[in-house]
Amino acid sequence: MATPTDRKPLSRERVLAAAIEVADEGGLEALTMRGLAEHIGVEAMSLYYHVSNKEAMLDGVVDALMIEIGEEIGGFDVPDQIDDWKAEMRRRILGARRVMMRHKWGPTVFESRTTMSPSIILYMDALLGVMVEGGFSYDLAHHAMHTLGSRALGFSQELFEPDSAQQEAANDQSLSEMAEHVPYIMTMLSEIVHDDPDSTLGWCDDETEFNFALDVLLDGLDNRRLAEPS
Amino acid sequence: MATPTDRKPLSRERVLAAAIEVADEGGLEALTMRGLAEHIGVEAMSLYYHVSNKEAMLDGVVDALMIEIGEEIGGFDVPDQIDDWKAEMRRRILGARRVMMRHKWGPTVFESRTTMSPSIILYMDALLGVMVEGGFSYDLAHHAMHTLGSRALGFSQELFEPDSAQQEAANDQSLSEMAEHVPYIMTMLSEIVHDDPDSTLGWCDDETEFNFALDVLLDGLDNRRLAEPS
DNA sequence: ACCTGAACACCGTTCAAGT
DNA sequence: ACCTGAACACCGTTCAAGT
Repeated sequence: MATPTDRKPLSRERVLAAAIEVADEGGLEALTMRGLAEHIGVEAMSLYYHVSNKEAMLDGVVDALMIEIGEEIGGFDVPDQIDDWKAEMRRRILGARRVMMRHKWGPTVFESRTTMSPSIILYMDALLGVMVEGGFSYDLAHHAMHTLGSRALGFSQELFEPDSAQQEAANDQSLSEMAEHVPYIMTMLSEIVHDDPDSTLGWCDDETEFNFALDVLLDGLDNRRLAEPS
Repeated sequence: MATPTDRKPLSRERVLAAAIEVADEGGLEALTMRGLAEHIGVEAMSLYYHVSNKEAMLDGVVDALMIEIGEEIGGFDVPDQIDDWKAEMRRRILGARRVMMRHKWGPTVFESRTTMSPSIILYMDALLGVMVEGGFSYDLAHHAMHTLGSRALGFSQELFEPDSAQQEAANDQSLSEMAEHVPYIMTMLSEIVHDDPDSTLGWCDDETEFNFALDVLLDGLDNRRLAEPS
């Protein structure tokens, strides 16, 4: 039903932008080649002219997100001299995190890539630079990158949604029988309810936890830096 | 071709054990309902009698791995009093890690679960217990669990295989043009090659990096504990 | 109670063909 | 150069049917 006019030619960029739209609207499982084509208003096989296969498409999506991160933090360039490396690091990581929050499916896509994307390498190189210019040896900065892991890109991939944990704990009458098996969790929950009766829902605040963990990491790495023989 | 004798009846346990075998041998993408059935020597639809669907099957696999972790570390029970919580924590986490190393696909399965498995809750409760008996407040121990994240289960989910990074760096003649764009990585690599010319392959030792990161985390958390008002 | 066969609704992808 | 239609080899799953 597309009139000739709204039928601007497809392009790799248009395909990738549409892919992000589809994932934003319907989650990652909605992002199929067929569904993506339908969203654009084109036949599924047309996509293969602009993108060699689904894996390549996802690689392109990762690149697009990295560009968005670049815009968010005003470029990756590393200043010549850095006196507060932790602040600079935090600024970049929290910027990346805001992009991930806009695209909740982002972390899963990032973790699904097996080949290392050039755009991620650029980002990582800059983080490495921040540490080196901030007083790290290359060796320690290297360890630090591994320590940060995916948190360098602003996400932590929780092992389970706190929400479903909520439900589990809330709905069951098995709550009492659960107490026998997980006494520490039960005590923890009751303490939290006691301290703040309102926050039964979302008592694990993602933002708080991410920041806490990030600070533990950055402080820990700074201690290692200070202990280095220079 | 199965004779009546080797046709012991299927059971949930047999299905899950076979699933682990299939994944061990062929990776996670080999673990399809149809492939699993074939491995057992049964029709695909027979599986649905013992397991309600693929998701439930994967949940069962997670439970099986958690049991294996329990055996590896001699049970989850928390001793009454703990004077070195870091050592106890490290012991459990490195035990979990050994299981993950035996089943390389394990981390991916764990991260794919959205509903929280009871067997994981038991494990987490015990880790929480180690910290509480080791001198943490419940509040801080809670933050600590989030900080550890998936590392509590012995894996860190690297953003890319160092191996493929190797290849990338090694094969290309673009190595020189790469130097312009990722100067810090290039310098880092050259330093490492200079210090230890042998270790071009596998210069990121997973074991070393995991231990380094774990110690940064445990030390950082211990500092928070010592700073707590008791 | 336990297993099967045929069928359905989905995938990603190839390949020859259209304009 | 760009897009399409039909077809293939896979998925997970339902449902009625066999023993």
